[in-house]
Amino acid sequence: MVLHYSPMSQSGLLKVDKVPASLRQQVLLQMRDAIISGHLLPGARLIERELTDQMGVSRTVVREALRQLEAEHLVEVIPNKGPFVRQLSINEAEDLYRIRAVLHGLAARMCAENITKKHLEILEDALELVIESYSNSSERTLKAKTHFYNALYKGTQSDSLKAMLETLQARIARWRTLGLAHPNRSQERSKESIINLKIIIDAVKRKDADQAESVMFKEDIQAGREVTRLLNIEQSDQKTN
Amino acid sequence: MVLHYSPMSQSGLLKVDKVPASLRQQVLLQMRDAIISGHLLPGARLIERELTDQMGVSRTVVREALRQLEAEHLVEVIPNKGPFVRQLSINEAEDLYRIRAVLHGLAARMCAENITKKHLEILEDALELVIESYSNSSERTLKAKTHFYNALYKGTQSDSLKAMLETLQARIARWRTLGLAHPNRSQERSKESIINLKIIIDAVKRKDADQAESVMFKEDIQAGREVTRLLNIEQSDQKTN
DNA sequence: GGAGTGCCTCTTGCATACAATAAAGTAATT
DNA sequence: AATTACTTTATTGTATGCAAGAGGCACTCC
Repeated sequence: MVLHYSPMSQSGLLKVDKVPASLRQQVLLQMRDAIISGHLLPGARLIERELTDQMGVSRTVVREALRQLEAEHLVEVIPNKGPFVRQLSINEAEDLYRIRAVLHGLAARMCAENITKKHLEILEDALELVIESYSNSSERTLKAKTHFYNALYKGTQSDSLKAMLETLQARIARWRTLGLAHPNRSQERSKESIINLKIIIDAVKRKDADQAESVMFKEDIQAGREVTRLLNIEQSDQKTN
Repeated sequence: MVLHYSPMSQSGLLKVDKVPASLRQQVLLQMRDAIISGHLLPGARLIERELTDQMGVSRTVVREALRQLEAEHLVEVIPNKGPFVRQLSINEAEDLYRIRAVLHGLAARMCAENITKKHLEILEDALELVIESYSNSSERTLKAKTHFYNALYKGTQSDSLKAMLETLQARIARWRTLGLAHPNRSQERSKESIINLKIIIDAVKRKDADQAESVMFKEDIQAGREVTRLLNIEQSDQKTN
């Protein structure tokens, strides 16, 4: 790794800016992003050579990144055939939403138990952004909600839970997009969602862990139901076409 | 990969035994096992060269396996220093036990909803083994309980949940060992545990998802508490020594 | 004797080279 | 024309080689 020495700062301290991260880390982030954002579509074959050419690194680096993504269930490697962007069935999506529901429930509970004043403020600001975003594009809503969830994870003060939820969210990212952007998305659902988030924050403030957990859980189950509903519409549309 | 063709069997079917898996897969399994079983102790430095020598494979293979283990949170890679067996603090252990509790709760619920006759039998047999094992070594108990949990995971009919719980169990494997083998382990806990498992199976049989979930959850919280208790004893012992 | 400095070695980070496999196309045979 | 065996090519699986960083050790200088 190369170090970049910056000129002496006024304080007299010689600062060094490490180049952000190792190549592997950069490649990993970039590929994960490409999958989450949908730039690489589910089912797409990932040919190592193409990836190395695009990113200008060696196969070694790409392969190691692929191994991590495999462990995160974002790519699937078929022996002697190579890696593909993982494609989730409706059943799997349902399972993952249920899993997310219980983990989010726990997260809300732990927030109520552990959150600091500072993080609570961040969480409240995040909610404001979510509410605003609903009058904007679904893309913005997705970002705002992601931001809200991340604030929630921070509030739990549990790195383990935070990490688990982050990788879980990555897995269902494509469906979250769908859920929010779908033309058939129910208006009711959006309103309900905001109300729920408000109740959750209120519960967290009052340190009512039980309510925080149960409302968060309910909210996620509803979100899951909505996505499955849309997914099924999608599927039957494809059949009739 | 090499294929080994076995001679025609009497049934007339030509069987092919694939050599178990790719080198990488084998190395991965072996290293994961070594960590879970405690053969490689937490905090131990993992020098790539040593690993390659021991297993007779190239660094490439070892490194890719290490990347997967890193993603599973079993090893921690410090940049330019290399990989270490991950060491968990008491706080992290507590968090992971809480996470396990909610996921196990969900697993029990899904079992009650989805389990097949065949899997139910396996689960019941597994419980018998657990009960027997308690009069034997703690080592056997650990194995029996692991087997029971695996049967439970199978019963959920959800590969996602199964996979998540398996990697989670791997992370807390060392503490599970401690919890069962510790000289101060409470006798009460063991009895209570068996009773709980019995209730859970009964609830699953009756398709009482609510009870299955809540008892499984309670059981895990208790197990977590016991481990934290023992962990704290351990720690204060070390201080006084 | 102690602090600092440069060197040396061990180890990782990254790249390249070679072997093995799979899939597709091609020619030969019936 | 269909089927089989062979050849070719694209891609993954594995090994090795080279460069760069980290830490220890001895040496120097005070």
